[in-house]
Amino acid sequence: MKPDSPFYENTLKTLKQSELFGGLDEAVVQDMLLMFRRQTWLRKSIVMEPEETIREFFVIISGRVKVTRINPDTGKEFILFLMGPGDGFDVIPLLNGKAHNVSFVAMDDLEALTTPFKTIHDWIERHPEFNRAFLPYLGKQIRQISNLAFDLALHDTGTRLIKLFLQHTVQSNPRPRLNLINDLSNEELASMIGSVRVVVSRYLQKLKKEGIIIARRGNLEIKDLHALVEKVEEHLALKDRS
Amino acid sequence: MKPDSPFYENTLKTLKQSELFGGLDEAVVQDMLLMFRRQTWLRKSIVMEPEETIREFFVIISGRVKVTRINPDTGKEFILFLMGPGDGFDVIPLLNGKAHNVSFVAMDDLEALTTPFKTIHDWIERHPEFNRAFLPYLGKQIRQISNLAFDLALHDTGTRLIKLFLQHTVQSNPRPRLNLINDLSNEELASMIGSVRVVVSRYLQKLKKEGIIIARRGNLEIKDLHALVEKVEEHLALKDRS
DNA sequence: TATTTTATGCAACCTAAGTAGCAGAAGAGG
DNA sequence: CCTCTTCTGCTACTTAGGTTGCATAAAATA
Repeated sequence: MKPDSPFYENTLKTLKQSELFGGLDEAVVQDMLLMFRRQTWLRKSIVMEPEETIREFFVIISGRVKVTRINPDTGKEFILFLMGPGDGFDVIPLLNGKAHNVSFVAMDDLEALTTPFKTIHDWIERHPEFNRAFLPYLGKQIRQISNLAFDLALHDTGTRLIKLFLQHTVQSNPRPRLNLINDLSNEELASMIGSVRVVVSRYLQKLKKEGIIIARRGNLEIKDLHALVEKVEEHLALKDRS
Repeated sequence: MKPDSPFYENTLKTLKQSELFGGLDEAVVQDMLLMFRRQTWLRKSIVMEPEETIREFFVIISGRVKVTRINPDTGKEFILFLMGPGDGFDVIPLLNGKAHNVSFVAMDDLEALTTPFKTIHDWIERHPEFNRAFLPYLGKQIRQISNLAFDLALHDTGTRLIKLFLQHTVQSNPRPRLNLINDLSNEELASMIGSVRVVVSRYLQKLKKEGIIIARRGNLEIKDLHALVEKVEEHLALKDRS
């Protein structure tokens, strides 16, 4: 992407705010930007299939992407995680060159930068300051995925749902905001916690009746954050039959 | 560890066969070895608690280590993965400096090398050839953990048990060998797949009756690998009631 | 505005997987 | 050798979570 592109300013701004590039000198980011190509996708379109994961690296500028795998028998989908502006993917094939059995799907109209793996590899080798941002970013991802595995193995569905909310909660006024997941359908929430629509719906009803959340079609809000936290901490976790 | 140590030869040999150090020049490995200290633990003892994960890096020379987290309410344990000779830990705090909420427990009498994080960080910065082994090693771990999460979310317990066997199967004569997990108790197998003893026991009985495995106390063998693979692939996965 | 598509709420039902409890077998340790 | 501890097998029972199906509500599209 060249500096005379109409998207240049906005793209640069996003990169400077990102975890992966935010710590670098602006000149360095500008250098990198020259190597990237801007591309767009429509909402719900597939950005990348498993076989393609070893070719190019993507950095999201606007929109969200879900990383999913589907059980071919049951058709059940599981979302490994959601990514937003500033996130880069797919990091796993970048590390060891083998394809990753996941699909990347745009959840909104999407704008991203792409570049061949080789570019990133060169950067990792030649720019230790990039490595200093890249490794912690990796660490965050592994941590997130392993927490997901633990949750699936150790907690019931109700608890996992609440934890999902808490993970995406950011402080704001007058009430906390649900980052990235505030407009998801019950179906999609379910596939983020390894469950199904009906069950998520049941738990949401309960939380609504208790006045802890507000949920309308495509809009989820947390009304009583404190109560949510308590539910997880005391591990009553919707088990109370009061 | 100095070259005159009685353990030097054996340690060096293990490192040279490991994924993390195997690709390096012997001289480089010898350099690294100087920075490490040998330490031993008894079977079942705790190698590291969460708070300690940010201090030192470990490399296993002999014995196995399990990486676990326990649900404090139910007491249920989940084993994220098992590590053997040549494996290094904990890689996550190494990447972003924050403690990792897992415990490391020796499953056999254990022999390992330890060194402060700083040593490894220096190596990553100064020796690109080490990075070239380290990044793929990381990739393998993320991949493994994310597969674990997918399995938990998308497959039933029977399928997960079979997949666990298949993952640890190595070809050998006269029959395949179960690497790392051949002597685990039902209880431990259960905590590797996010289930409980009784359920694992049920499935094992079934597999035994079908003549697919041989299981005695503390000894698990695969008799009919082909049948196992079929069970997963056809997704009958113990669902057949024949 | 009318029509179609998609999301939600709810009820009735089913079942895999978990709890609890106990007896016997297999090892470990004295 | 005997004793104690740890595993395994099995039974009876409970339940969280899943399936199916349908009516209604809310958006999207024409």
